Order: sequence, then structure tokens, then C-alpha cells
Amino acid sequence: MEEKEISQAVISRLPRYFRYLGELKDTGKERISSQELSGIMKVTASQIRQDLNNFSKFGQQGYGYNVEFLYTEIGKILGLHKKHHLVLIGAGNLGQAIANYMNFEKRGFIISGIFDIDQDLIGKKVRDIPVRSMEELESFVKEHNIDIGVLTIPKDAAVEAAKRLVSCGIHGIWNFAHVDLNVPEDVLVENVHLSDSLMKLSYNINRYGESKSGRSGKQ
Amino acid sequence: MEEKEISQAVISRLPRYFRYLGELKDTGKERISSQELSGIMKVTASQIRQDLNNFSKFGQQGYGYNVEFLYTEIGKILGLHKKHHLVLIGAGNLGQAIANYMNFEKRGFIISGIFDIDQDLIGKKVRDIPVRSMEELESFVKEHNIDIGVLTIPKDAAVEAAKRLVSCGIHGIWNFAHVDLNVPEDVLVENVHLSDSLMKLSYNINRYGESKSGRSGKQ
DNA sequence: TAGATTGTTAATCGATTAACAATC
DNA sequence: TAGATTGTTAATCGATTAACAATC
Repeated sequence: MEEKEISQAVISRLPRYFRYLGELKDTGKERISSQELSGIMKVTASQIRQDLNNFSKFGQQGYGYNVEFLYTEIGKILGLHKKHHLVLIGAGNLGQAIANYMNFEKRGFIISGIFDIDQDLIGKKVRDIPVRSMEELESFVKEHNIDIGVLTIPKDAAVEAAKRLVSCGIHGIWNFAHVDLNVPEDVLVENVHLSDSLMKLSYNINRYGESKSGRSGKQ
Repeated sequence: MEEKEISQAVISRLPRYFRYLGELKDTGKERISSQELSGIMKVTASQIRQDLNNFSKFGQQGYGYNVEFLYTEIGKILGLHKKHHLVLIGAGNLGQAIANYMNFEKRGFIISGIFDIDQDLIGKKVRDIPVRSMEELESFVKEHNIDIGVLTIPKDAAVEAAKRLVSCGIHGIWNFAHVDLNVPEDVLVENVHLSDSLMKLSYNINRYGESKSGRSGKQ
């Protein structure tokens, strides 16, 4: 019984399927064909069917896919049926933005603890969660069954914090620091490099501008 | 003089090259071979050479690449030598986090205006920039030569704001709202879908856990 | 049953890696 | 020059799209 490895390309499309199916479900749509979903999501029907069949036969010939069922199943694949307990390290603006974003909690991502090195922040509360001293980190992580650490701190601090989180058995790190973390392969890192994203936008704006002026490109 | 289209795969690696080269430059490193950079960045030397040669012959046989030169050139490719003027729409936690992150400004991304619908926020300042009423948006964008709009607002508001930005000639949108924006093809959208990112992490954690424990089918 | 639409195999396309001649 | 290392072509690998038989 071989478990075929599923490519990250497929995985990164799953949350988008999940989002569209959720919206369709909310409008009361009961079933949908890969063809119709293709039109809405602007991906090929073929890709939709291929992607889904990596996991299971979710559809039915001549019928299509049941929206609610597919929504639920993709949620399970993404692990949204289980609760995740997070610690947030860094209670600055970005950390607070994440702590206050209730939708994560709705999906089972519960922020159990918030940590910071800033003495002025320690003891204050962010959405009812007290900010703790970094000294408590290890004991807190172990006691509260934390599986994800969120790093919203500068890069040197992030490298250090990651090391400490790894040492107390964290499973995943959601890294907002502008640095590549070095962790054992059983710890998963998901990076959000905001400046990379902004640079990409900048590149594409420039490039588009150039290709437009001069030679008679499109439009 | 044909302009070969450069793939997004290549483009999304550029900011990372840029970051590593900046760090190398700061340590005083003068030159580097694709081989050595390969070791540091954990990508193949072949990929580095291929990527760079999409743009120009930056290196020299027998020598490698000049760190400072390559750093500067990649910066130019990414458009970091030009100033970008941004408006930030949504002065909540996330908007404030972005406004306060000075590094963007260092790279030429200047937040010229901040907008919100919340009457309590309007008139207040975020890092010396006053929060303005949405009514002023169009006139402000035109007057201040704005080329990028940053959307840190909920999805319905984001769709509406995007429409308004497009109507006054914006070039790019940095979208943090959890929705796919529909814009003309000359307007570039770069999405930061935080919940998608978190779901990917969740998937990978779950998957890793399963593949590790015993085995036999998936649960 | 006839029509619709999946699941899946085969074909194509694109991206990555390997190899090596060019050249500093 | 000899050694190093690029730029670039060719080979491989993987992902996407097309096609169609299976089947609801």
C-alpha cells in the first residue's frame, strides 16, 4: 500500500479550493462539476480532477461533486478538523494583528500563549491573552501541548526562538521573520516573507510598464 | 530583439538571491561562485546560473560573480532603484504593522497615504501619517502619483476598494484580503493569503505525523 | 437507456538538473 | 598557460493539459 507523495504544487492549491467550496456551500449550491468550478476558479477542469484524485474519488460520474462533502473532505485533508495550539512570539503590530484575527480560531488554530521580550508588554493582554516573558516559553509549550510557533519578531530573535521551540518538540513554525530557519526535517516551516512578496509585485509592475511602452505589445 | 518571457518561478526566487547577496555583501565578501552560493542557499548551482542568465551575463568564467555588482543588478531587476508610492487601505493592526515596518521604506516603498472607514481612526496618525477618509481616495491617488495600493481590509471592502483604485489608474495591488480580485490585466495583483499559508502548514504537520506513526492507510 | 461527467492514462509543456565547450 | 567557473545546450524530471473509456 504505497503512499504516493503529494506535490507542494497541489497542496498550495487546496486552501483555494476550500475557500471557493465554502463560498459555494454558503450560497446553497449542492453539486458542481469540475467544468463549472473551472469557470469560477479559472483553473482547468482537468487540473481540478487531477488534484482531487490525489486523495480520493470524491466525485461521481454523471453527477459531479457534492459541494458540502468536498468542502468537508478538503478541510480534513488540510487538518482543519483537529485543533492546533499555537504560541505567538512577538507581540508587536504584526503579532497583534494575527492574535486579533478571529478567523484562524474559527478554523481550529488557537493562540494559547503570547510571548515577548519587551518588559512594557509583558503582563498586558492582547485579546484577553496575557503577554508572557520569554523565560516561560519552554515550560509553557510543554504544558499546553503546543504544536505551532508563530514568529513575528526580527530575524536574529527568530533564529534563536526557533531553536528553543525545536528543543521543546514543536511540530511547525509559521515564520514571518525575513530569514530562512534551519530546523530538523521533522519540524515544518511555513514562511511568510512579506518583503519578498512586495518585491515580486514591484518587479511585475516594472516589467509590465517596460513591455508596454516602446514595442507594440498587447493593447 | 526578442523579449523572452521570464517565468514566475524564476521571479519568486529573485528576492531570496537579493537577500543572501545583501548579507554576503555586508560581511565583506567580494566574489562568489555559483557553487559556493549553492551551498549557502541550498539550491543547485545550475539553477543559479540558469536563473541569472535569464537577465544578463552577470558572471565571469573562472572568477564567478561579483557580490556587490550582482546585488545591485538584482535590485534593479526587482525595481528597487525606483521609488514606489503606496496607499494603505485599512488602518487596523495589520495595516499598522505594515506602515510601521521601516524596511519597506528603505527599499523605496513609501507609504504616502493611509485610509480607513472607521471615523474613530480618521485623523489619527500612524507613524506620522494621518489616516484619511475613504472619500479622499481617488483625488489623493491621482495627486500623489500613487502606483501601489495595499489592501488590509475585509474581503467585501477589498473588492470595492480595488475597483476604485483601478478606476484611478493604480498599477499594482498588494492584497491581504482573503479574496481573489478581478482586475484588468494591466493591473498586477500580489496576494498574501495568510490563512492559506497557515492551512498549508497544518496540512504538512498532519501529513508528517501520519507518515511517521506506524502506517497502514490514512486514518 | 442516453447523457453527463468522472477517474485515469497518455501527450504535452515547462522547469530543473547535468554536462561541457567557451573563456576569463 | 592551466585551472576555474561561467554560459548554454541537452537530458531529465515533474506538472499540466488533453483525451477517452468507465460508470453513474
